[in-house]
Amino acid sequence: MSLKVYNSLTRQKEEFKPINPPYVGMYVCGPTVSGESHLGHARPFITFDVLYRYLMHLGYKVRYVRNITDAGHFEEEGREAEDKISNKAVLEKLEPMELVQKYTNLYHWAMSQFNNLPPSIEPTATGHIVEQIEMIKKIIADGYAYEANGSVYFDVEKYNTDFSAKGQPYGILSGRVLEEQIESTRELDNQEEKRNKSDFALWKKAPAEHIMRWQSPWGEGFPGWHIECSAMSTKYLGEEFDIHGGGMDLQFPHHECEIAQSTVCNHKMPARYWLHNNMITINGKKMGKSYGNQIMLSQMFSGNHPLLDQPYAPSTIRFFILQSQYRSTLDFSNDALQGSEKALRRLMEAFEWLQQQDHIGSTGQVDPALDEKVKKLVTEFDVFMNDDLNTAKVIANMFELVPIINSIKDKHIPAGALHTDTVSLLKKQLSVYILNIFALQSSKTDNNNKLEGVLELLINIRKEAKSRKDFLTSDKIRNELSALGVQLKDEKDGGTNYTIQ
RNA sequence: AGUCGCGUGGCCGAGUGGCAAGGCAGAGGUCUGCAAAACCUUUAACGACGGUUCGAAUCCGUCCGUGACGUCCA
Repeated sequence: MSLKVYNSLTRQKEEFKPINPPYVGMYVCGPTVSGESHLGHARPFITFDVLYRYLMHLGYKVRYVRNITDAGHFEEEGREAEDKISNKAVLEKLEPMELVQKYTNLYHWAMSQFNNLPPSIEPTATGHIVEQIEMIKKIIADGYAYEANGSVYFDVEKYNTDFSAKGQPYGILSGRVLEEQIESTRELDNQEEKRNKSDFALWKKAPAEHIMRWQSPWGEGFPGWHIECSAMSTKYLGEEFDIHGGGMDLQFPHHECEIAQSTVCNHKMPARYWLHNNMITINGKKMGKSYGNQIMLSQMFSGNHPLLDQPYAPSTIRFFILQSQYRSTLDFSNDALQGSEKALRRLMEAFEWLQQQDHIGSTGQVDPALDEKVKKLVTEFDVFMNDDLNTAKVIANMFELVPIINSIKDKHIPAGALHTDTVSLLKKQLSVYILNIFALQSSKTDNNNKLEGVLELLINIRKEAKSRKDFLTSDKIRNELSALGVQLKDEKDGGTNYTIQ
């Protein structure tokens, strides 16, 4: 039994075989830190976190590289070479690096809220300008890029002609045919710098007002959109590595261009397996800046957004995402999130109860049918994960186990109905999957605002008791809260404050 | 216009030829001082029309609807 993943490159599920077992190199396109991440961004990071964890569970030694794009991509190639980051920085009157730091911190915070493991290496684009310049020089030397007016462009047509002969045309990943694209690429200003419309920038000359700029053989400028990922993946994972991941919207042009750049430099297809997660939609539409339908992660967590009925805990969102297969679109709705919230709570309560039990299971009065059923459900976890990470089916099986666990708890099923070995297996598999692979947390750990409500409730009860001169009750509340480490303080204005020690 | 994809019960979603997972919501019941939770039972779906097949949600065709890419995008 082995892991199979859907490879976008071959458009089929393939058995996963690392180039150098037990080592696995995985590169995932990270965020552009010119703004806060929204719900849609959460999906690849959670999906590939689960893949990372699962690969380690299978015994692989994984180097997981996920970049931070902190050098600006220009808004629109050829139009007005604007650096996205520096542009906004001017608006906010911040240093570009201050802005980058702010959103990087916010991103890291959200990732930890989701219980995502940090990647092994998290390189920044600005930290790898030298590598990018070296790569561009190499591409020029090989004749697949040309300089024009201080900018450098990749010669897509030449690449396509030469590499089609080698079975690797431009468009191999996305299934596009270059000739058709040339027809459909729209008119842009300043196109005359390029030999062909489909050429993309490797290096862009920086206009005078551009803040982020670096010295290069072609003058002062900044790197193009695609080159950073090629430079950093090559540097840290080698010329050929195992897995390249990202959202489906990056398949073209970003990943296509990465393939072209890296192939010219290293004479190899950079990655064996290209994995793409599908989009999170909202009313059926992709969540994105241009649609104006984004919900930022901090808004998800706080509930502070017109589309949100309530706050949603990070663990709820993580669970919601894992309830679907990563290659399907996933539609956001309050009803769906609320369903996930309740479901997760039910799952975690059953799981946590089970882990505390030491005396269930027997070797005698086992119910063979039930015992077999539990073993089957639990063993299938691995089968489903190996089938292109079908987390949805694993979770479905978990929910077939929940009523069994709860029935044992409520004594509708005798504690000895399962063999002790089955109970151990059940505990172990649930623990491995829930805690280690899916990394779910019970939402009470991140529901402090609800506990605040509980405290307010106690404070009010105490206030009412005091007004009745029922000091027995009021003191009981105060003393017992105090013993728990919550100090109530009566203010002069009649209100009550508290501190948690 | 093109390329790729999708259309499953009230909502979210599994499912690539063999009686349609799971969650949430709904209904009835058990338990409970009352509630909540839990448990049991249960209602309900494959966009349309053709075709291939003993058999199709699943394969093919046409149509309708819808999305992604194409332009910054997870």
